Amino acid sequence: MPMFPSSTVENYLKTIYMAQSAESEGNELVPMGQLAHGLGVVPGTATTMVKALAESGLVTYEPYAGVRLTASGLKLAALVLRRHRLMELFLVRVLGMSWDEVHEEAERLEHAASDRVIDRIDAMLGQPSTDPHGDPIPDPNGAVSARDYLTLLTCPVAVPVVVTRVTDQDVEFLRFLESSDLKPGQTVRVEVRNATADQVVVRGKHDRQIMIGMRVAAKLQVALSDA
Amino acid sequence: MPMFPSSTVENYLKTIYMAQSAESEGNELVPMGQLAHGLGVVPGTATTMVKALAESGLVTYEPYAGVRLTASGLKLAALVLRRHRLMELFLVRVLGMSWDEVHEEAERLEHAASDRVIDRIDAMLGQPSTDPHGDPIPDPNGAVSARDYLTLLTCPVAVPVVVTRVTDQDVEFLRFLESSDLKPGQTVRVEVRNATADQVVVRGKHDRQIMIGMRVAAKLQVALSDA
DNA sequence: AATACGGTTTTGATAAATCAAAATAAACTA
DNA sequence: TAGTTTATTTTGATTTATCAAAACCGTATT
Repeated sequence: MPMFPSSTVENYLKTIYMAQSAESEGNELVPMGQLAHGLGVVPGTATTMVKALAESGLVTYEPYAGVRLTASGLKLAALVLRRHRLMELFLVRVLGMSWDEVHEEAERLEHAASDRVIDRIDAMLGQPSTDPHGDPIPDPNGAVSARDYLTLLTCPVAVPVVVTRVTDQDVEFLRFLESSDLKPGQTVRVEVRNATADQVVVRGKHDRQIMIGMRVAAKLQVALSDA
Repeated sequence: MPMFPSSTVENYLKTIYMAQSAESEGNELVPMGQLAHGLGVVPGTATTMVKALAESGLVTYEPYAGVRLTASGLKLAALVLRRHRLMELFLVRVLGMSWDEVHEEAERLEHAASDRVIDRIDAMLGQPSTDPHGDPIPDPNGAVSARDYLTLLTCPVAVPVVVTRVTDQDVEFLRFLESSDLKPGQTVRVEVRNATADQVVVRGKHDRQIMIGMRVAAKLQVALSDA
């Protein structure tokens, strides 16, 4: 309905987008419960809102099954993410903020910054392709370049890999990564992976040994090191 | 009532603040009509909102007379203005935007930027005392240094003065000033001031002669040139 | 003083976004 | 298959911010 999407609408689209692209295929239906949880609202609220979004052609809604973005919803969501991620990188690079605090900050600024501002930030940063967490930054048309898909859980063992992306924005978690030298850009090797014990042992900077659970290992995307 | 003031509340406080400080004394009551007009709402809306603000102790409200900020309302308003003006200066200095477009931009960003972000911007700009329009920037406690009070309408004739402040944010108006070389920082002299003809003749950069009406002359604050 | 007028306040409605809790559908289990 | 559990949808209220239009107050005018 509304010609200029409210920040609420932008947040719904963004959350659906991320839930969708967390799936392997990406064209899965996102269940209402998950959406509601991601937004911090009760399920009934999500149902009501999603029906309105379906009215405006931003999503397709299948009762009792879930919701999926349409082409126009997808584009809008990608542009919100573009604003969010450019803003995060800007806060880190230009204002010198720490990578664990910029997510919440960008969460509000993404709705207030116009395209004019965003484009200048984009230019100032040299059209970057990823934000401080390694998340890809969509281009001005909403297109995202396809990404790699190895994690500390799936990559080969004993081979050097570079952390490229962190798929969890929780402040505590990010601080833990920082203190464990597991930020994007860091080179590490998986030494042991033991499903039974739910543990992944990683050899990191200064030959430091870090042990993490498999749930966490899956949140750290990596690429084979060129070196 | 709400512990974290909504952007609506912030805008009411800001508008009352500016109307108040536009008065000579500054402790005048602001009439509802003026407030409503400044916010672009109907008078009834302003009345309702102001009664709520009075409930929360941010303003004192006298029915049929008007509204005035309390000490806490004053401080809050000043901090909103601080965010607004620092943001404007930042957009001009760091992102290289033009001075006529940053007002509307800051109008939205002022509600989304946290103190953390604002403080970094403040530091990066070297704790500036005025924004691109010459408006004073309140300090982190909401205190504003008292300002001069000469305008092109009241300053001595034939004496060089420096434009220090522009008290109108209208985009068209700002563009006009830009094209007439009357931006803050510019040195000019008033050559003729003729109340009957409603004209003020100014000699500006490159000996250029500019003629403006008295209404406009009053919007340009100046200081005697040190040179 | 009676009247008229401009500004202000009330009243009743509306839109957006939400919650709590009851009702319902789907999926699972025994 | 019948019953139970879980997820989803409905229903009815609530909050915030707004408008339109009727009612009202106070001051200025004759």
